[in-house]
Amino acid sequence: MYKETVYSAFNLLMHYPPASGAGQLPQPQPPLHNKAGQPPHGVPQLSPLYEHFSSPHPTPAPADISQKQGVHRPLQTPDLSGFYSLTSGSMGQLPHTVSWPSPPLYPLSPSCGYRQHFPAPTAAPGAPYPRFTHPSLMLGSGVPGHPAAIPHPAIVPSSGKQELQPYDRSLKTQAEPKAEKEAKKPTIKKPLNAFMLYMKEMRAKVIAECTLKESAAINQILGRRWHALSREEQAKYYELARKERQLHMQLYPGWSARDNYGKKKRRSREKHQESTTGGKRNAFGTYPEKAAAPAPFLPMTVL
DNA sequence: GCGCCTTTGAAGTGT
DNA sequence: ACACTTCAAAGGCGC
Repeated sequence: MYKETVYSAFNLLMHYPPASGAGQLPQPQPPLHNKAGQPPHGVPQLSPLYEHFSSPHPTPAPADISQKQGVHRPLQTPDLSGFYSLTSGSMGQLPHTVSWPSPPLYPLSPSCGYRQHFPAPTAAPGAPYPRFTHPSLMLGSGVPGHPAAIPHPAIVPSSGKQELQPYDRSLKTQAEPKAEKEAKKPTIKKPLNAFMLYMKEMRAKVIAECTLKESAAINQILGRRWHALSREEQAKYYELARKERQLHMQLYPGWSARDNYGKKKRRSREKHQESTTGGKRNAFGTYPEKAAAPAPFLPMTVL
């Protein structure tokens, strides 16, 4: 049953034909779930992708989004039709907020340091994007001929970090106490957003370049690199993240992010507010203004 | 052993 | 509608 579900979702993702709108401006996406955790009215539960790609009513033009979001213009989705097996011509939700990198809390080497500019890789005009293979979407790897041999990485033991896969656990003793089984019930993780996918892919590279190990410092670098990415490069990850969410929704129709609320023990509210309401301390011990707008991206094309 | 740090984005909750 | 909160990943570090 599980494998069948994975198969169908995977096949749908891999083989659904690109929409004719591929390469056009991104369009706002309808919410995948409503407040009750159910797909919006009119969206077939088993085939949200189909609904999205076959909708006879195109979603509104993105102009209103760019106004609402101020500095951030909507990303332009590149023509990925020659790259992805599935393209929609639209992408996931655009960032709500704009933040400008604050001075680093960690001392960074010159090659990785503050205000370092990381230009997007250049490519010949019309050249296809490099093949991007992210493990989260690589359900096909595993036992040869068995695309669904590896469970979706969103499933992890409730105990925490993503180390032991559910199938590994099945090799353990069968006669575990019921309460213990309940405690080890795998947690379905949130699908990764665009930045998280970018981090996963680039982390090793940054570690190699900067000889750093501390994730906090690495994430600072990655955050700056993310801002330095071209819109096309970012669009690649937004598109992947959108597929991740759709696949996740298909695999776990009743799942809600609410399910994982409270599973992590968080720092005290007071301390957390300090770090989330613009009161974050930087390397100079000061509290910078939140979200001072960066210089806006130059428009790539006339909207 | 557990939580913090640090990043952005998605989605949930609260007002 | 908007602001705020939580959690996704990662691994060193401190308690």
